[in-house]
Amino acid sequence: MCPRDGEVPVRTEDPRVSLSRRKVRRAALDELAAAGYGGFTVESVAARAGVGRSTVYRHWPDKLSLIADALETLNEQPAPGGDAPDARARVEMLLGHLAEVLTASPFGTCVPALVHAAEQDPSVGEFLHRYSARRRQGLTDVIAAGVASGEFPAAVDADRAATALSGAVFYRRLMTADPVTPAEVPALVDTVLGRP
Amino acid sequence: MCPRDGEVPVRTEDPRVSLSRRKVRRAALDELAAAGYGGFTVESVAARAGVGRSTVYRHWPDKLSLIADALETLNEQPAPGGDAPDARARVEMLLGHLAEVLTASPFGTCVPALVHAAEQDPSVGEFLHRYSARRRQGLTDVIAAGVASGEFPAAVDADRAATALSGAVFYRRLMTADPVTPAEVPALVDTVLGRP
Amino acid sequence: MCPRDGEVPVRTEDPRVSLSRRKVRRAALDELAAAGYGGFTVESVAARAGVGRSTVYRHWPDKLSLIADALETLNEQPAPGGDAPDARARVEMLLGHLAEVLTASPFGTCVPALVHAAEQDPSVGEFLHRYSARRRQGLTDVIAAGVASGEFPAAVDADRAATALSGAVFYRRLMTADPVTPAEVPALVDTVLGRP
Amino acid sequence: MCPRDGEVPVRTEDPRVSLSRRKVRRAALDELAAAGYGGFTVESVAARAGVGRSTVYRHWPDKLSLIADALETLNEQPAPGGDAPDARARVEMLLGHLAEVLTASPFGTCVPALVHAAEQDPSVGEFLHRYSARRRQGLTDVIAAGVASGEFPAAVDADRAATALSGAVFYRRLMTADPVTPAEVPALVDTVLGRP
DNA sequence: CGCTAACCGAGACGGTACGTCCCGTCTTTAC
DNA sequence: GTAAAGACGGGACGTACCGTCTCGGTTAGCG
Repeated sequence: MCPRDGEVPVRTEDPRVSLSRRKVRRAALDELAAAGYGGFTVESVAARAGVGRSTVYRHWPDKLSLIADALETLNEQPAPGGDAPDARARVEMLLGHLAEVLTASPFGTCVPALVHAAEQDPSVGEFLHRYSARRRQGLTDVIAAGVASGEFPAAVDADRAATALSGAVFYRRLMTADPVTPAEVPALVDTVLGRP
Repeated sequence: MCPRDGEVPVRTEDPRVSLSRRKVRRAALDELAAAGYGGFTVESVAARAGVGRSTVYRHWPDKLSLIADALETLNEQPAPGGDAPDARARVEMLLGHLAEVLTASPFGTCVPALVHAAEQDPSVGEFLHRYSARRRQGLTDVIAAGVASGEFPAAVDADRAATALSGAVFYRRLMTADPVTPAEVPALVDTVLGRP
Repeated sequence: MCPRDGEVPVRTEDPRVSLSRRKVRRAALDELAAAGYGGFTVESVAARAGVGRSTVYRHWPDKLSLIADALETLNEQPAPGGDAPDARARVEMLLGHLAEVLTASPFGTCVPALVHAAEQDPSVGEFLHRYSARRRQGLTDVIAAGVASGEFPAAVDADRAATALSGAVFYRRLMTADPVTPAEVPALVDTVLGRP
Repeated sequence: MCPRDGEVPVRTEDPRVSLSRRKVRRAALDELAAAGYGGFTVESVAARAGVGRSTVYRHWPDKLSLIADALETLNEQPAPGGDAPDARARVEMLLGHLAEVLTASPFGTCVPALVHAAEQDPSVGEFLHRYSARRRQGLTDVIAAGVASGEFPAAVDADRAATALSGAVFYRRLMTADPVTPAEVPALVDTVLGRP
């Protein structure tokens, strides 16, 4: 009765559902980091989340969807390091943060798995690309600002420079045995953006 | 048993064995490229090779070893582009080749799988790192030569520059939807090594 | 709402409740006949009844209870064939009716399921036994009357004869591919009660 | 060597296979008797047989096929009681044996499950019908012999009498709470075949 | 040239994870 | 305040591969 008032017939989500979803998403990330993509088991995730296996399948059609969705959670970007005095310092901050994330955070642990999963599942790919694009954009902006302010050579192409810098960090993480450490960041920046 | 036989204790390999090995290795690469790491099945490889499943297990202890071993096959390095007139051209050749390999060759198709597998299996990791190290070394050498000859700025750190350049190409392949094309290589080189 | 109504402390059942019960019972029988015991699903019953699944569980503790209860509905006994002129004719009527029920009615379709369920669930067993006892009793009475009136041989044990006759009909339904047809009933009666 | 002689190239079955099959079939019967049709689980059967679950599915496509097949094993018929002096004694032996089988043997425990399963699965039905037909045939033959020898009334229809007798035993087992005991058999025979 | 040892295919085996289905319980929401 | 809707933990289903293991049959290469 008295159905007219309306305007927000939006189905408010069952709290049990959102709780389960949260718990499972969290557990999925932990599991992915801990066991890798190959060892990732729906059963383990459910156990880790303290949830029935069927609850997982109730909310995600399959393993990959769960992974892809769980990762969306990680989409919080780093502080753009806005408070640093000059462009070079801000670039170094962003790169240092990236280097740290790639080696120490759960996300970094997942990256190899994601790179692989992206090849199989378009939605994972889309996520990964969006994620890295956003990150790179932040870097590009700071570099562009530095170019504009004369801090970096006018010849620098901000986007390509950002790609080279990010690329170096990823490359060292994925293709070599020793990832970039924060201490190396300044030298790396020198290489691409010139010595100050 | 076979006491004095002298001087060639080296068991010459049964031709059936080497034939099987070759066929399986070949099939493994094709399968990896075609089905991806996730869809890679020993059964499919054996079928593709026209070989019994047990023959595969007779020669490799497990799936990963097979993959790792098959990839060693691909270890032929590109011509170091030695015939090019100047360092910049040689750098561009090497990078162009890398870009091409990463997008068009079977090896390129496998890289995401390898990156992931490397995290789980040290031997795959070792292979991958060795592979990329060898490649990068070629690039580093050419850059160093260019610095020595005055073609590149003296300030350039050859190894870091090589990492930035290779990294950019890998990054575009693994973390974005559009990999580097050969046409973009010169601009990329400009970014890291300065405009000529 | 409408709090003052008073005067009927006898909790008359909510009409919605009895409606639901009826609909579900009916649907349960249909479903049992249609899908068999194996395919019998609470979900299907609820759907068929146009009712929520939880409503079913509100009124019956579980699947078996629902089945057992629904079957009680079928407990209307056949007309005892009282208007027939002689005992033999009445016996033939009762057996003919049994043969028909076992092959054509929903109840007959359920009997195999019930026989099995009875083994697992005592309440189903009790129902089934009560049901067949009642039916057999009718037959026994008629036979006893026939014996008393001299229509059947004095040596006939009414109860055992009723068991043999009913048994034959059930046996043909459950253990062979061709159930008893009404046309065969007279010959069957001859076999057990003697030719007239 | 000397492969030409041939004429029986019949593939002799792998001993592992026949062993597994035997073990599983046996376990399936035990399980069916113990847990009933509803509680019958492939996992339990496999465990009981000391075999992997996948081994069961390797040899039978599904649960029902396994049950149906396992039952074929039981096809050994009872001794036809040929050594008894007269027809009546032989009839009583056969019926007594049936009563015993239905209450005490694993097969008897399975009958309710089978009756139900037969409704769903034609192959189970076929088995059940064949089984009971064979048994009934033995009884029919003995009765016919008794009629021929004048031991039973000439009016007796052997087949119908066998059906009534078997039916009574089954009926008491399936539709009442007290199955026929051996002690009751003579009276039952009297009822259908006349007092001696 | 024939024997013997190795290699081969075929495929059974015990496992483990998948994704589906349904059970019976419980909670949330709407009428 | 009852009913619907449906989430939940549990557990069996049948499928797909895994890596291990026996089988006979074939083939290479030594004697």
